[in-house]
Amino acid sequence: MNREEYLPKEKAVYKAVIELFEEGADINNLTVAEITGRAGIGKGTAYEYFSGKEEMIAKAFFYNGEIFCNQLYEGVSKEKTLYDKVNFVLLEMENQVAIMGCIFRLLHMLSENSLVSRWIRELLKQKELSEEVPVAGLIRKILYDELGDREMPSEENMTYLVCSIYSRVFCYGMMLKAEIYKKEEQRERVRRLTSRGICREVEEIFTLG
Amino acid sequence: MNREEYLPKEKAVYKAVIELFEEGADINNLTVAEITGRAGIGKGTAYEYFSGKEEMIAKAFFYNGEIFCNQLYEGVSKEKTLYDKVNFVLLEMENQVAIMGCIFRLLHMLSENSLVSRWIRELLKQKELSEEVPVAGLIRKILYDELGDREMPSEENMTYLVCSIYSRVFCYGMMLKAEIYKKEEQRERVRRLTSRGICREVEEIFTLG
Amino acid sequence: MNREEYLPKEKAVYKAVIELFEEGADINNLTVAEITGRAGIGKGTAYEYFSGKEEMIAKAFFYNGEIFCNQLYEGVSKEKTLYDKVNFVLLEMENQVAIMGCIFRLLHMLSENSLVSRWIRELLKQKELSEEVPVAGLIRKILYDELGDREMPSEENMTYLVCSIYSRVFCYGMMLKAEIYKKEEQRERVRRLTSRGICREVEEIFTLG
Amino acid sequence: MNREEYLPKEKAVYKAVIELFEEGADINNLTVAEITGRAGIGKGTAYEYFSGKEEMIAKAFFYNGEIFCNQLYEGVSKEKTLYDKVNFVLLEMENQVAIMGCIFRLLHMLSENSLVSRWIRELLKQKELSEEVPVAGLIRKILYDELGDREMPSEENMTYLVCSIYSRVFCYGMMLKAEIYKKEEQRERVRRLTSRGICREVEEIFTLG
DNA sequence: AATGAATGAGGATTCATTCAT
DNA sequence: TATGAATGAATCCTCATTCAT
Repeated sequence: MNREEYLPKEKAVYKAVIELFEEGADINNLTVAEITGRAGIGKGTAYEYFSGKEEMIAKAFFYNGEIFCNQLYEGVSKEKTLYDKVNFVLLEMENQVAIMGCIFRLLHMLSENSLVSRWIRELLKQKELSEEVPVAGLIRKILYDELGDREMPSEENMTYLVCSIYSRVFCYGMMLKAEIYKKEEQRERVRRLTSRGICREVEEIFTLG
Repeated sequence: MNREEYLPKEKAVYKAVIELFEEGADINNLTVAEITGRAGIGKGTAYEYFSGKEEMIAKAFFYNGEIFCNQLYEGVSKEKTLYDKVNFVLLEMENQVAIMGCIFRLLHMLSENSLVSRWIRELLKQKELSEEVPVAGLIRKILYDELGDREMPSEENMTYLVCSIYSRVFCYGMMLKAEIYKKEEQRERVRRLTSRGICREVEEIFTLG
Repeated sequence: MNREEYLPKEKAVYKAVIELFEEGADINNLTVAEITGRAGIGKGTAYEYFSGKEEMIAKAFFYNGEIFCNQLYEGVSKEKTLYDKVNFVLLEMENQVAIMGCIFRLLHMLSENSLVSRWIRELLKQKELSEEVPVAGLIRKILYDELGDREMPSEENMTYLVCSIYSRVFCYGMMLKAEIYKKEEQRERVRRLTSRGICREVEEIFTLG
Repeated sequence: MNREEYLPKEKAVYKAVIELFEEGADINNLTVAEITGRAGIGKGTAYEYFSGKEEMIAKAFFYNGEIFCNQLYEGVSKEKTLYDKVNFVLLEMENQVAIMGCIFRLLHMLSENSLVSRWIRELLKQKELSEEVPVAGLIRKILYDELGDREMPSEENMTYLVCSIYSRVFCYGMMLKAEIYKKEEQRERVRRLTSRGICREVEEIFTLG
């Protein structure tokens, strides 16, 4: 999926939603007037592209997440070792704090009961990723790359591995967000611990089969 | 904090909010009429106890979380080893799926920009728990118990440890919610992996100091 | 059904709708703001009594029609002969041109496809008058009174009779509305022709059985 | 007035409006998009031919009514006696239930206060038929034919006659629409009664002068 | 001439909050 | 203290109309 495929007004709506969110707006109280006003289009125009406010918000977060993950994977691909790959992801999270906020919000929305949530789950289904939250897909891809010629572990173990890595990465993101580690050297240390822990677990499971 | 301190109508409101949430209501679209209707009190009465809808919802989730954590800690205290303690927590998460949903929602709300979120953060501040999300406090208590006479690790390492454990527990909860493991034997396996992983990391950090 | 049974705000809405209609408003473009503004109540208040705009309008016309027919029947009851009764009805139509406009509109609405129409048909069903337009019920009552001890004609003939009388009365109303006969002596002549024609047909059918 | 005089896109709009109405659409909630979509022309194109939605709808019903009346008159002309002529009209009403619905709707619209109504009244004025509703003109023509060499009754009596016949025909149409008589033999009986009643009244008035 | 994307005024409806009882 | 009827601000969405192509 490529940003160039979107129609300009569609893109404008996505951009508007994400911008407003990043500026601290409460998603659940975002109004269509705010979104279209920011997007620079007429209120009615938005309804030519979306069935309602919820679809606008859901798609904005969904595609924003998709693009971020794709970019992240591109960057990850340039790294050689698993350790460096994980480290790259953690560093990127730090560099793109704003976009991380969107990703976290997207993940939260997945477990809500709102109309926006229903739209997001619908979008995941359409992309045949029904069981994969955005970031999980990225992790799975990295694992496949790492596996190389070795024998594939059982599906059960793979899923556990994905979840485990996911939780560690997620945890690092939470700490960043909470600004617990104010100094770069502290963060560097935690990144090292996290990356090493992940590598070790991957090797374990891969060896285990 | 003790449930007996609440006034009956206050309690009724909390119960109503949690019930409605557990029945699948969308929190952001909960109405005062629904809440008071379920609580069996008049709409005006609620405003004698709360300044507005947001306070009702925020306090409902906050105190619900507090009670759950206290109960969990009581149960945990009966277990001897760290492994069993962690296992107990994971099992409880499974046994109390409904209440876990409330806890997760509470955590999500912490990072939102809604009025409800602001109320929750306000409540945390009042309890002097400003930096601790609900479950994190529980983990820290378990770690202190486990530490015993050994030397306390650096605050930095403790924080990392709490976050790491938190993320693993959170991950297990997510997998439960997503119903990825349908068979008890699969869940049992993941619980074992999770508990063992946590124990190992605790020992590492405790040894490291 | 008695006007006293209505709640005051309900009555205010009915009055407002009918007034606005009599002042020449287009029913299909009546706004809730106009209705409640005229009724002297808040917009939200109307929704405490009605499910929507359509229910307000439909009920306003329905009950207005019911009341008019009841009043008309009371007046009719004081007359002795069928001729005088019919004449009384025709005279009343002339005296109450405004209310007749409402009745005609009500009849027209019965054959529309709007939400208002559906409400009116629903109301008729509830009153167990599903096959009887408001005025038809009045005609049937007059016929039963006139029948006295004589044998009841076949249901088929009764229905024809009701429709036939209905169409004659309706026609007189149309002429009044179109102001074809400007002089009272012309109208008096047509009333006489109409009443006589009706009486003759009733006797025919009653004799026929 | 001849169908050939209409431009193709104009005709397409009329056809679309009538079709939509016959399919049960609510005229007051017909949208331009629906009309032009059905007509197979662009939304903007309709505005090259009409000043607005109301003109489209009004003209559609008006010309549809005109064509129907002309066709009906042609058919009536082939009948010899008044009885047969009236019977023919009633039968045609039954055979063309759909188109009758349009005629009835046209009549109802005449007494409304909507913009569509104003357009219809405007059209009647332009055709110098200001005092004649569509079907009334047909009745008057039939009466003139029937009169032959006999002396013309007073204008007052003629108007009464037209209205009276009109009301009986209208009444038959209403009964058809309400589907009160489900069996053809019942309808046949009512047609006979109606035709006979009309003939008798015409003779009376014609004799009266 | 024909189009339909874009618009925004307009209107129905909801719901948090108040306040007289 | 407890209530819930009344309110109207707030907001979503529709759709007639325009106008650049």
